[in-house]
Amino acid sequence: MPSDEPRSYCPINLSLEIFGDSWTLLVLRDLMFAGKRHFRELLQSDERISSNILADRLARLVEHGVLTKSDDPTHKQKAIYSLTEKGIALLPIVVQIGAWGSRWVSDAKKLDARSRKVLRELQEGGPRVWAERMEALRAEHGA
Amino acid sequence: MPSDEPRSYCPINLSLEIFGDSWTLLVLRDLMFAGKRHFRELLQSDERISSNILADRLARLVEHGVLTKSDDPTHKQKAIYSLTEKGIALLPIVVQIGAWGSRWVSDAKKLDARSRKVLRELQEGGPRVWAERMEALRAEHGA
DNA sequence: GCAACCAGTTGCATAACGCAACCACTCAGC
DNA sequence: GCTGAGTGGTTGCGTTATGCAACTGGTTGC
Repeated sequence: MPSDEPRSYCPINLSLEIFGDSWTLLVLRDLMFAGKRHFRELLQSDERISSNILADRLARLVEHGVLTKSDDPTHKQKAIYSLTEKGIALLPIVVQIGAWGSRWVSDAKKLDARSRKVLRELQEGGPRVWAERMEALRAEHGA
Repeated sequence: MPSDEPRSYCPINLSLEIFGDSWTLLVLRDLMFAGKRHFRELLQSDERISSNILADRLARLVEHGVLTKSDDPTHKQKAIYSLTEKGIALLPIVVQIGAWGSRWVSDAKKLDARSRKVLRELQEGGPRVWAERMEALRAEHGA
């Protein structure tokens, strides 16, 4: 069942009903740019997401086909979260949100040097570099 | 005072602390693409935002410098909300979110014909058309 | 004067969030 | 085997945000 009725059929609204909250895109950021794949890794973000919220968001993303969940062959207890093509397609949005924040929010000046470097490369490289990152994700996440 | 401490200085997080909820970007969408400028107009969206939430989001956006609020010279009771340059800079994000939704969320097929047309023009036109829309907003909103 | 319109505000029930503790299970080392 | 660290979560509970409806005080057009 495709969950319940959306508030409207505006594609912007439909998108926001999937990732329109303050945590979902941070989880995706970590999957896209921090190489995280496991629950415990995702729990370690700077923003200190709590485990119940993380569990909820991961389940929701799996339900919407943005992620898949599979077993780690090396450890029966481990789960691996992978981006689908639908999830990888969100990368440009995540990048642009980062670009806007770094350009327009003054606190972004306090970002540490290492993250700043990653950011600068993504912005200066433009869409070509995004596409490279997306291609790499397809390989890593077995899309 | 610049409000309280952010969860982190990641620019993505800083952005989401401003518009990372399911209503804010819908309000901006209506300012950008539906020509709405007054409280009552913004209240009329398909998603049926309630007036207390709308008031809260508008105040928050003004506080963050994304919008300005001014008096309508023709009507002492009317307030006009205008996008700042910082707000206009969010247009590419709004457009990309719409593009993702229309491409990846199946319900988006149910969109009405008129909205579909606006969407198609924005997508086929690419960044050049976005820039035109942004330029038009600068004129209309007196940035 | 009066109805319609304006931008919100208020009160209250429900849902979501945030925190901390806890759980069952697995794996590596001894 | 036993133990201790690591795995992906779950549970309880207090606080905050949301959603709904009614309401307010002022303005405008007729």
